[in-house]
Parts: sequence; structure tokens; C-alpha cells
Amino acid sequence: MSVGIRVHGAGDASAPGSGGHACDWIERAEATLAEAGHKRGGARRALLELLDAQKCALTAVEIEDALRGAERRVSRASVYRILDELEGLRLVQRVETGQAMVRYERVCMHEEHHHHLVCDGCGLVMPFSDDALEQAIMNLSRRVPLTVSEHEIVLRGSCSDCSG
Amino acid sequence: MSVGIRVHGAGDASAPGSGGHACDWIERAEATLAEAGHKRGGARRALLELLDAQKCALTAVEIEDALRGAERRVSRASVYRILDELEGLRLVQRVETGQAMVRYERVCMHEEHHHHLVCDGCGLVMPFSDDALEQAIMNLSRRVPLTVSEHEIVLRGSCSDCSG
DNA sequence: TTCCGTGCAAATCTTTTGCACGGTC
DNA sequence: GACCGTGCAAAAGATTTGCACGGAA
Repeated sequence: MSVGIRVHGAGDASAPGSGGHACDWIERAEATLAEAGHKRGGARRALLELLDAQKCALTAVEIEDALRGAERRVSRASVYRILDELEGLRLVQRVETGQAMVRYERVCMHEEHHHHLVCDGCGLVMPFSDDALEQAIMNLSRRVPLTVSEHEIVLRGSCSDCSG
Repeated sequence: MSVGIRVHGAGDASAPGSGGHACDWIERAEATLAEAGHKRGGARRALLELLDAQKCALTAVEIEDALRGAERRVSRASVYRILDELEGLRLVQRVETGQAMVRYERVCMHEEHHHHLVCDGCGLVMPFSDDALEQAIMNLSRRVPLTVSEHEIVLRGSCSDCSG
């Protein structure tokens, strides 16, 4: 009985902090980075703020573009480098949507684990979560010949706009 | 109650036809291709035979390498072109394992739908299937704002060899 | 004979790396 | 002052495309 399905809106939440998070991700990120021996830097700060304001995963190019006008310009190389660091510290996670480019989104502990809907027509990516699905995955993970550390689920299809 | 979990072996089945299929995939593929107005060709034939003998998904490079010695040499460009055609005809499907390269495997109608376990340590990819999971996905697919045409699930972790 | 399938080489695109400079600690 | 974070440019790796030839229908 999957009564627990929740589809979150897509797109970003322009105003920083309106991403609907109550986990102070930026604060935790800065702390984790400091703990790991990193110094602060303007590019990374801008990237953290951008990611914090998103509701869903972005590609490196989208991040570079978003930052170009707004916060502060950040070079493509830095975007990749920073995302890589953050992924290593489990502050962001990669999302493979099968769209040629990898997407990244912040990971909020205490926040609901979610997965993605991808429209093959327009490329829209939308997060969702479902208790029954998580349950099935958890049961499964215990019974598989692999120590499972993460899982990723993508549903592909056609969104209401593209279905006509 | 996920009593239905099945983990298939990994790797290929060297002897063509031993992939455990009862669906005559090659035959169906050739028919579908002909119907779509394609002429026959040696490169594609070799690729079909290779894919038919696999138990799990291969990358374009693995396919090129496998074909180099065996069946018939096939250029990288042809590998990609042929895979693309086959994907369009739903004869093969892409598998995104998060390993930098896309993987491809044949799609057997009538054959059990499966997903993948990926070892982050050694890159091993193993197919599995689970009824409870499929059930959860099916329920979910009906209740989501997207006409779902496919879904992909990847569990990542550490295989028994890599866990020590 | 007409076209499609294929190989080769070049192009494109995403992601990574080398190096030098400027800021943080 | 020592070192890390960052930008720029070049490199690397995966995938795609242009073009010409040979084989299938």
C-alpha cells in the first residue's frame, strides 16, 4: 500500500533558503569541509548557496550558467572540482538521469530520501519519494550479495505537457 | 514479502545461445530490423550475436574489444550506430551504472525484467530481479504525474570480494 | 543499379588535469 | 609565509558525424 507517495515540484526556488529544507545544509557543509581540512573559497561558497536553493538536481553546465550572472562567476573546472569534493564528503550526490550529463544535488541528512522522474520529451527532472518503494529496496538490500551503500531509481516517461 | 529475489550470475556466456534465453532474440531482432527497412550487414550481425550471448550489460568499448578477436572486427563508430538503432527499436536498452560509460544489453520480451547491482570497488555489474520491487514500481508508476514508459534501478555497494 | 551499412578520421561534448596566481589561515 | 582554492587553457575520454567505398537488395 503505497500511500506515501510524494511528488515534489521541479525547478529551483530562486530565493536562497526557500528550498524547503530545515537541515541547515550550508552550515553543515562548511563545517564538514573545515573538518576535512579545507580552507574557504568564494567559488565554493557561491556553489553551496546555489545548490542549497535548488529543489532538484542540476548539471555542471547548469550550475556554471546559473552562477555566471548571479552570485559570482565560477569556472567550469572549479564547478567539477568542488562537486567532486562535496560528493566525497557525502554532501552532494550524483544523479544519473540518462541525459548525457550527470546531475548533482545536495544531500540533507534528516531530509527525506528521494528519487527522480525524467521526461524524455522535454528533459524535465522531478523528485519524488514513496514509502513502499523504499521499503522494498530496504528488504532487497539485505538479501543481495553486495553490501549496499546506495541506490538510485529513475522513472522515465512523458510528462503531462509532453503527452499532449 | 520479497520472496521473489533472484540474483543472476555476472559475466558472459561465451558459447552463443547459452545466455539462458528462450526468446530467440536474434531472430526477433533481424525481423524487426527488416520490418523497419534495414538491410543486413556483417557488423550488425556480429554485434547481435555478441549481445545475445551476454548475461549482462556491456559498454561500447567492451563490445568493440570482444568483437576484435572473435566474430569479426567492428569499428567503434558502427558499434555506437548499431546500438543506437537497436535502442530505437527497443531491442536493446541502456543501463546507466554511473561508471562513466553507458552500458547496453538486449531486451527480451517474455523474459524477466531485471535491474543491476554495481560494485563500486571493482566495477562488477550483476543483474537481479525482485517481485516486490517491481510491484512497488508498478503501483507507483500509476500514481505519478508522468506517463511512465521505463524505470531503472541500480544498487551500489561493495561485492563480497571487495568487502574483504 | 540504387542505397544502405560500415570503416576511417575528424569533430563534438563532457569531464579532468597542469600550471600559475591570489586569497585564506 | 605556506598552502590551498580558483581560473585558464590544454588534455583526455566517450560519443557523434562526414565522407567514401563496398555489399545487399
